[in-house]
Amino acid sequence: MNINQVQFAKAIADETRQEIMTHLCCVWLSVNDVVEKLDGKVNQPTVSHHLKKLEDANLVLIRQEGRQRFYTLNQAYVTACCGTLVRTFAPDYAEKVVPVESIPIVEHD
Amino acid sequence: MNINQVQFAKAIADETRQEIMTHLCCVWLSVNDVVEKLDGKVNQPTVSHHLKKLEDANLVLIRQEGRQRFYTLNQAYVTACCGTLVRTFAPDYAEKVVPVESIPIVEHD
DNA sequence: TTGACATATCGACAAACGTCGATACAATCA
DNA sequence: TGATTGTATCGACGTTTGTCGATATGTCAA
Repeated sequence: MNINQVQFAKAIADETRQEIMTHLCCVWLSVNDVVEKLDGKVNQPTVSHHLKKLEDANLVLIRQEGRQRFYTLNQAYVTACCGTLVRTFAPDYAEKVVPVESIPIVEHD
Repeated sequence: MNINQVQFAKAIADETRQEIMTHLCCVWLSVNDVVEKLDGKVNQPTVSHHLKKLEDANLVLIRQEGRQRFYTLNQAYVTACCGTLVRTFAPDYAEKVVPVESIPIVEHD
């Protein structure tokens, strides 16, 4: 999966969209579920619009079920983008923030 | 330093601004230095405008010297923001990406 | 003090964006 | 088939944003 840092930034550069992302974190919700969670802040076409933007940016996973579409946050991609951002714009810190898997297991005798 | 995820995202959600950030990474540049680096893409008032946005978002460090202002990227803040993003939108991965300092040193006998 | 230089600010403009109501489309059910 | 439900799309609108040229502000040198 190719990472586009500008597209990622634009996708999360909106308060409503970040609110939607929060609700989609770790759970699968239908479009109407999201609309309800936002509790009247915006209405359904706007939510669909935002979900499309998140989809275009690869920030959500989608599961169609009957006439409903379920969305959830693509946490792996969020992590990858943030990693790229740190490596690009904070190289002095990139080495100090490492994935756990890369920590070598020291063998003793 | 308080982190505003939406402001951070908006600040980096522009191609020209990311280009400026790349040039300001690890070095101090004056405004005109940045203008030259961008090689005619935009001109000085636009660069000043972008630098102000980056300043408002706490993304640059500034040093005044005579009639020149020198800017450099605030790498620590970039790192902090990306960390917050991962913890907020990728909690399943947050535990797998840790600062090196927090890795316990195992003592052997 | 005058002139040259570095940067910020202002006003204008076009393009991009968020939001809405209305409506189209697709899947289910009676 | 026709009605209902869930979601996407369309067209319009106001707001925000990126860009520019012109100009103001501030600093240094002669």
